[in-house]
Amino acid sequence: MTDIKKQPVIVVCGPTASGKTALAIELAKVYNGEVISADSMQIYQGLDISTAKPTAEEMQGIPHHLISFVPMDKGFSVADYVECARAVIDEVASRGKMPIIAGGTGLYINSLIDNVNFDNAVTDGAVRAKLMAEVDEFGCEAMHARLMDIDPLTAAAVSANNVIRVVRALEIFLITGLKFSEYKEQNKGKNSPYDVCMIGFNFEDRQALYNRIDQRVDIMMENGMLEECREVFENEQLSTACQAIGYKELVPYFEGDEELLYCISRIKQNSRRYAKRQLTWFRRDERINWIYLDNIILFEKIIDSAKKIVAKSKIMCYNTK
RNA sequence: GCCUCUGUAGCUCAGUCGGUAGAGCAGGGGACUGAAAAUCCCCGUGUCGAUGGUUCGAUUCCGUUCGGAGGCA
Repeated sequence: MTDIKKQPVIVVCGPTASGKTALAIELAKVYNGEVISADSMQIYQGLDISTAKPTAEEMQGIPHHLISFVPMDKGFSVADYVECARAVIDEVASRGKMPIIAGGTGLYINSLIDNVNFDNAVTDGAVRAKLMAEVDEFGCEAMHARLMDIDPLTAAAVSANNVIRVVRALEIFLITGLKFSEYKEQNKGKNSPYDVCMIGFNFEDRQALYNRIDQRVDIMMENGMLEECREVFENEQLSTACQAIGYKELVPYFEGDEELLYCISRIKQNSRRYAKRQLTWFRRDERINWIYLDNIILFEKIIDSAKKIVAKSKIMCYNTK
């Protein structure tokens, strides 16, 4: 290998409501950076409160990228994200700024920094729709059995109940003739162009995180989440965006099927479960330098910890001016 | 004061015709390569309210007692 300089990148990750946004903005001030969101819902235009987008005031003049740039009726995928994010990182770096990736969508972050290759574009709405129709007709187990015939390795790793995975594996096979396991191997990221310094938030006491999540949902309600979602419910055609926590739990209320208080409790619960899944995803990444927030009261201390982590990481040798 | 019902996992409850118990929810762990705030997998020992009695053996039957709910006064 040549020793071509890799692009240094700071990553701030962690569960929802842990304070990623605020830290990213502070780090951008310290390291002359710009923030690039890695959030599968903040990409959409609308649902600003529910998806906890930073306000202009919170941004404090720091440029933010990949927020509110996709219409809500459009689908968006990891592949799209990686393509956009690479371009943005290049652009930010070309202006001599430090790219700071901040977000809670683990798949997006990893696909980006590990350089997963999505270039051999394989997805086909028609094929997928046909497969979904077959799921409805024959049941997912039958589809799983079909997968077992063509790709036992993948079939063994995917539950017969997991419609999405079973369909995707079959879709890949129908389009490319490749087993999903082979396809995955082909796309495996190598030679990442980035040198990453990863900072992650966590709590020793899970309940402390959950309390924060519950509180934030209450704050979102005070800030107008209900009105925001009702507006979207009445006027918008949603694609992937309809999965946003906050929005989807309020739909039964708008339709008159559920009490508002119950829906709010569902928002809190689904946010907690989501946070748990995020932690499951991030915890396996040994590159992450964790900051435990349990006993940190002052924001300055969090910034200090983060600065120490960055200082110790190798990305700083590129940045010694 | 009397009568009836009730007290079992964090919560709601089931159950054992007497052989120390099990569901849902909550919670925990995990997977994850073009839907990822999505999708899916795994995990249930708890003085069966307390205390006496009957019994080889009681959470289960009987007595007493302490909580809760309702009814009659």
